[in-house]
Amino acid sequence: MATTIKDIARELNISVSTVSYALNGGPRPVPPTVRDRVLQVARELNYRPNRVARSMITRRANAIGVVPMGGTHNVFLSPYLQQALSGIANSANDLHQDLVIFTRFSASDAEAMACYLADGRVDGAVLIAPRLDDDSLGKLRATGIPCVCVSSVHHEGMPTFTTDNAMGIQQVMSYLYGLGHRSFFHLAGPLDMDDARLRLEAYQRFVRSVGLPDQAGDFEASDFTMIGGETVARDLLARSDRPTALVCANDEMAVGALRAASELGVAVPEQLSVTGFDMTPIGAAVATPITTVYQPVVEIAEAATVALLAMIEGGPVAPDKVFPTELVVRSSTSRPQEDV
Amino acid sequence: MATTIKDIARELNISVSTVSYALNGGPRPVPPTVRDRVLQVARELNYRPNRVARSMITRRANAIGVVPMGGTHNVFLSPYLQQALSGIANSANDLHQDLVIFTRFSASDAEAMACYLADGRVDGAVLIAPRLDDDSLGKLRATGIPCVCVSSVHHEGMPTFTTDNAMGIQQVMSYLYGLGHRSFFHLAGPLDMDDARLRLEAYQRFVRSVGLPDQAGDFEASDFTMIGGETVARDLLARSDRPTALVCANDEMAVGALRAASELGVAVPEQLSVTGFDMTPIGAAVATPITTVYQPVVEIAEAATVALLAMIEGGPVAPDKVFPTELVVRSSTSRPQEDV
DNA sequence: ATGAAAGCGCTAACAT
DNA sequence: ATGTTAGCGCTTTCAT
Repeated sequence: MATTIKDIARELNISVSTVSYALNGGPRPVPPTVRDRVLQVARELNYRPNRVARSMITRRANAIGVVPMGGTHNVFLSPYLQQALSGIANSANDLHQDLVIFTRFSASDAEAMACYLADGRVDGAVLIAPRLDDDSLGKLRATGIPCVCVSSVHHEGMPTFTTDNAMGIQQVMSYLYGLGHRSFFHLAGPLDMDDARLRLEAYQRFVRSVGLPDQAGDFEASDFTMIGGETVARDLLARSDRPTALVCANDEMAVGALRAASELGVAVPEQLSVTGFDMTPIGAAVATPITTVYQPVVEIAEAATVALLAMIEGGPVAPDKVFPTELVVRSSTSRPQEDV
Repeated sequence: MATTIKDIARELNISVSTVSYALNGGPRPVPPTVRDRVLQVARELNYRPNRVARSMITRRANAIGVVPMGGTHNVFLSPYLQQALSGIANSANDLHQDLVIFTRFSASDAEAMACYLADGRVDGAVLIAPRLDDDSLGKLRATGIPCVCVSSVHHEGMPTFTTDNAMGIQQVMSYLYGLGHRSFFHLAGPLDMDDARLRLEAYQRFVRSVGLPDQAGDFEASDFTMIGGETVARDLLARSDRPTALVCANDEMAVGALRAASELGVAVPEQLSVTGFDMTPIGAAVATPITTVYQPVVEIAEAATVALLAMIEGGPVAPDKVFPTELVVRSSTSRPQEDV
């Protein structure tokens, strides 16, 4: 049985309240002599405070929950989640909060979330890319547990920290357009994912805005993987009306496209400009480093966590915040060239 | 104020124990009619059990702690940790345990660990690559909190789940030797890291075992990064007595070496065979996919977590387990060729 | 300056 | 079959 403050009190023939105040350094003053003796006995008996008991009274766990998106298998292998977690951990550290990661349900199951988040072990939660309808959102908010979202779409009534997908695509397209490209193809991600959808929409908006002929078949959705990108690109590059610029919705697919181009003898960037999105390490490691878009996911998650703690401490609901993207120009893009 | 079982009891004019048993489905039998009414009122009042209160009595948190290695900044960006966490999460899911990630101290600070792990919020912990002397280990064990290690070195008195670094290098070296290579260079990692040290030692052991002349300067330590690998490789490849096989302690450095080779016009694998370690995505994505060594980190972490739970549930201290590595042959290796 | 005692919400031993 | 009650270890109010 572990040592408790009762043991210390008995040992010194003083009351538990005195021990408690001595151990916590207040709020009630304790004479230095008494305090020192308490501290010493605590060490001798190897006393370790039971934070569970404490949090029952204080109603603070000094821990924040993290609810990842998607399934429950191998969640930590997602690069996006890694960055988000890293940011959350950075801020949690600074704020002296521990992290409880809920991997037993996804950020789309409001009922499960409500149960777990309200069970007293966390004071609030960061929801990563949740997909909740208004009803579920309401249910969650009804628990009174402060929550913030790290997500590419806004969730009504919850402070949302998001990156600007549309801006990223806009930057890529403007850059390519400025280089002289007039013939584009968009290799999109799975359209049931918000990021993928928002990037496609921004692509289409740009194409329309510069008055390019509205052509069907100037995009195709794939699955955000290298293999997926390679497959689509192989078909595309064999076409006679091959585009001069291939705008991919993430770096993995761009790497796949690069591989397809290499197999088919299409020179990048001379005969084909290729762009990615997300600035993952893989896009920088390949033979032709990929022009891509940087999203400050770590910073977003850090900011979300700081905002969460302010809410936990009684502050008002934080405002949404949208973070700008940055175009990262590397070697996979150039002006279009008629003959090479 | 949140609903408690007391509220439900009052509402139905029954005792709290009946409510408790009804809610938990036992162990005391509760007539179905009563149980249904309890459940219904619970739902109406939006009752959510307080697990903090429960765990005070049951002395079980149904959560396991994870203590990452190294510093406290951007820990989640380590690929090794990602895989380890993924495995831990997989098993924790299956075993209905939540995860508490302690990022506020590293797995090398025994005193901090003892305090946090013994504070009642977790039932046990998985320590990732801890570096503890016997004294610290003893202190940790004295808390009585079950712990297991995911580590490349054994920690006395704690079940350790480890991969076989030496075996991996042995596999790489045997393969290269079998191809006909007799001139090797080892690009090592930081030698204060266990993995790096063990890989270097295995390399040296192999070189000696096949009776190759014991030459100084047949290895150099770098920092596990692409840049580090590139830098060392550039110097090395300019030497007149250039080796035919470059054995890198991880994939990142191998990718850097590939880049240096490309810059210097050294053909891989024709003029130089290059190998990596860890089988990270980047090693597969490059123009010349790298021959490497696979370590089943996810599986190791899964097994460690399963063993931890058995210990938590009163089982004996689990035995150590060493997992075999696998050689993954790709395009960066071939027989040495005199002239190309 | 310090002790006694009341709970936090729950489970479980003890009564009836 | 069900109610009463004693804690779990701690903080904090109330009393002295």
